Amino acid sequence: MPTTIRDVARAAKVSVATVSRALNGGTHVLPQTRQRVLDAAQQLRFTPSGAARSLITRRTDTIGALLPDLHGEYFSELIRGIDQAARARGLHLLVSSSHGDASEAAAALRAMNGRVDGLLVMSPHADAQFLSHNLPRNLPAVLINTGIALPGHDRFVVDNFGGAQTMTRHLVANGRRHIAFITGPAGNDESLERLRGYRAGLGAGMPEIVLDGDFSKESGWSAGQLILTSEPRPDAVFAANDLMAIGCLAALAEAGLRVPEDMAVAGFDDISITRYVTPALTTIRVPIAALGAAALNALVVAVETPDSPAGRSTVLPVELVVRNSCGAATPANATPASRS
Amino acid sequence: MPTTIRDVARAAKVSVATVSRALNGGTHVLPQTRQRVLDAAQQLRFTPSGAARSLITRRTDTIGALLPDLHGEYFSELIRGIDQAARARGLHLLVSSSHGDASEAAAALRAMNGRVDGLLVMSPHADAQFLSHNLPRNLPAVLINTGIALPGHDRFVVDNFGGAQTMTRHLVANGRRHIAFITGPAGNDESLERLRGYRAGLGAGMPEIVLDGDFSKESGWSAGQLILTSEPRPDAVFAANDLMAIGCLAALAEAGLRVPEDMAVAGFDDISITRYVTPALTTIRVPIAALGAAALNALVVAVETPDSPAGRSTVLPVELVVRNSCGAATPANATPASRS
DNA sequence: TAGAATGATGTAAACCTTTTCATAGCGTAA
DNA sequence: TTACGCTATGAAAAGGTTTACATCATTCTA
Repeated sequence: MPTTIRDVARAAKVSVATVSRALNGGTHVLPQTRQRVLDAAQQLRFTPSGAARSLITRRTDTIGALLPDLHGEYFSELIRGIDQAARARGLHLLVSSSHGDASEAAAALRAMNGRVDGLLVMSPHADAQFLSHNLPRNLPAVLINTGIALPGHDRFVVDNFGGAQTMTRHLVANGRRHIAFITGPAGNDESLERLRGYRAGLGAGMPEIVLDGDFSKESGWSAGQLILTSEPRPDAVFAANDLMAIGCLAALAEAGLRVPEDMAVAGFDDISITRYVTPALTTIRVPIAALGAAALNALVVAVETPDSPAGRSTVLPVELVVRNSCGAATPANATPASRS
Repeated sequence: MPTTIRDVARAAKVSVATVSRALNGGTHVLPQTRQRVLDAAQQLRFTPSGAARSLITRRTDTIGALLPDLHGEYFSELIRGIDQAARARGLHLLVSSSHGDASEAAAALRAMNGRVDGLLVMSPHADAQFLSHNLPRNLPAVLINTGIALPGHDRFVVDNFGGAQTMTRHLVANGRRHIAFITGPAGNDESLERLRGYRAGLGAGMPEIVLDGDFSKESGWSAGQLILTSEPRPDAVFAANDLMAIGCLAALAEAGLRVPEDMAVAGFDDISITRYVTPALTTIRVPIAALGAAALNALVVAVETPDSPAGRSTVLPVELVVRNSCGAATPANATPASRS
């Protein structure tokens, strides 16, 4: 039996209304009364029940985040951006990971209803139908990195296409002619966009060499093995994310191949580890934390002004980061010893 | 105005009680009635309010986690362990980061009340008094990596002392005689324990060389600079965590020092990046995810059986991982190319 | 000095769900 | 036929808080 506002009222010999006013900094409370209430509350270690409060207030001061995963540098960075923006506004974070399971994602969405003021949804598998079926009514939501836009919801995406195109062109500009691409998991929106960018960046007459991956280090390693034995051997590998590029790097190193002399390697995302592998990885910098923060801020707007215009898509620009692994390094950021 | 159970009841032409029973798989409801309710609920996209439900149920199916930070490999890994264990039990996660600010931590703890069934608290600054003052009454809590034990609460810690002692002895066994130690932030319990282990591991007559750090890469870099100019120069650096070791590594590399020939470098935690830096970092493997999972499981027990005995401390063992950076590498895991 | 305005406090409704208890219908056993 | 048990359903309470409204005392204005 937790202590309730009633216990405090009894102890301070006032009504519950007065306790509520005193505790919430409300007006119309005599200083001495307030003090008596405060003392009683402290004495009893009273903490108001969030459930009861938000039931009547219709505010939870919490926002929910549905992410594919909570693990790894990418999501860590995303959560950091979200967390920073949230704490700046005094909001709490209810996180949930779907692990690619649609029914789990649906369950998570339903469970969030009434517990959060708004929803941040990053679900690479979530198509428009899934979302419009499972998003609780009247709950503001902002979409992150989904391929499709959903009417009524703002959406933030990274310029996956542009980044991949830029990277591919960079490799071409450095003389690479047989550029292999390692994809993300099948059906993943981001991976598809990056693949599209790769294709658009290839020069005329250059072969498309596409290998399957799933964004894991291991799949990058396997792709690396495949590349080693392919004929003719590519002179560059562009992985759809850094983790796979690093796995690929490991496979090439095991085989004694020199990077970048024998083979250029490039990644995507610019997670912090890329600066510390050998050779340091050329990649596309994605403002991951900024993405999370921007999405949260847009969500807050949607929550506070329910009839504000929503449905806009924002594309965040990316940036080519040249390091050692592609053979075109500038001395400044060429070594893993350089700090950023 | 979100749709409520009342709307569904009206649409299905039954009472709210029947709707509740039908939706929650309750007994005593005619199949055809249930179907009518289900149809109506689907039609109206009804999702019960979590706040209202948990107010009466006294269950939230959510556990709260108060962590110093959400960012970085360490916490990412910890959250992974917690998340895995939580989802296995169908629980949600309300996370909060205190960023070392005690008053913010206190506010977070109060805000959790009524929103969670139990609390996971990792707060290196949280002393017994702070916790006993701010932990909501009647809310089960499990402590992670706190220096002190709190009566009535289980506690999980990592064997920081033993690990640091083992590492120091390992360095000594490899002929190092001037071993510097980089600390974590002042007052941090884990850092203090590791410092204690370092001292205990030093051989007779060996000097204590202690430099201040704060667990950040940057502070490791600064400490590295200091070490470079100190006289006599140490022949080994043991950083209280991997991040600082990596920062130190960078500083040494910039100065042209060879690791491990000129200086051995060792870290603590075994975050995944340690395998990919050059040279690969010798460190102490901490079962971070397992720590989070164990804490969550203990919390679930505390929640489900409120009068179960609590107050036990569990120390999780750690393990020395020898890689290249200390000069005693075994070929198997000597290169960043090795996969784990 | 009467009346109004102000300010402190209390009463009770509302938020939305689950759950206990009551009721009604119906078949079955005596 | 009567009494009983069983099942499906409804009515209403409970959960803890905020807040609109009512009440009462006090002070100010005319």
